[in-house]
Amino acid sequence: MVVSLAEIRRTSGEVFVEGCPTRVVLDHIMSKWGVLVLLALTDGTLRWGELRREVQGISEKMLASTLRTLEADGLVVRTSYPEVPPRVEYALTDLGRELMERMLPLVEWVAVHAEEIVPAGA
Amino acid sequence: MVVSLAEIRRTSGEVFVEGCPTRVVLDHIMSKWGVLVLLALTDGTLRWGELRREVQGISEKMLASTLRTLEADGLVVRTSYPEVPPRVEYALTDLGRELMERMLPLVEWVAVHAEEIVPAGA
DNA sequence: TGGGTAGCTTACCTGAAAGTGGGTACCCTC
DNA sequence: GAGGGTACCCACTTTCAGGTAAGCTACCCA
Repeated sequence: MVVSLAEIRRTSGEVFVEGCPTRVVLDHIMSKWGVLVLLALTDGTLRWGELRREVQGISEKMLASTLRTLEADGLVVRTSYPEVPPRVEYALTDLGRELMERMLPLVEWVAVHAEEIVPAGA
Repeated sequence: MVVSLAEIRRTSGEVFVEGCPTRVVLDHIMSKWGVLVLLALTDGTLRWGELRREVQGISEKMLASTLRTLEADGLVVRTSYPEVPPRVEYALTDLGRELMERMLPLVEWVAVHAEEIVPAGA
């Protein structure tokens, strides 16, 4: 599939206009923690504690707010089991999985080329 | 090409470790203005003024610093012609074009689904 | 009685990102 | 000689993403 910028413009109007939905969604999923949380969930369903450990360096506050944003966007589902101790599971929705199908090749490319891109040491 | 998270882990070590090159590069290219500048340059070579107009809402300061970051990463080339008035052109490098090949499908998908993702009004 | 666990929320605060407004240099046109 | 265009840079200010730390629920264990 060859995608051109012109095509994007045609389908979605203006990507370059401030405050358009495309920019908002991009801000959510391309945010520092958004990518990493989505990435972690690509593996499969994870619990709160597992996510914390998986996404190294994220604070509880940021994990909570990132998850809430992605849930509101319909990319992630939260399932809570009223047990003791409480158990809550997070997983990608169909939409989220569709998204990650497009995101993974990008992340993989970045992972492969990261060392040659980042000036040594920085 | 099916890419799994496990594969990414294998090729690049830990995406989830703080301060690793992959996270740094992701921060550059997935930043608010980084994506939009790269996107604008996908069309072809652009001059400073054209970029400003294309990427609606970017300030001169942010445009300058975004371009400097992307140039340092080897994703964008700056060519200046010592004319009067000065003329400077920005374009993607081969690396940048490779990157955008992976980024465009993602952005296109987001553009198509943005309206259904963002809760009406937000 | 007290500690432990899981999954959060709230309040507070800081530091980096981003916006604002000015300045520079050079030449051209009016 | 006033004003405008191009491509910036710098200092100042504001905003907000993000970090820190505490508290809370509700049960179990000892």
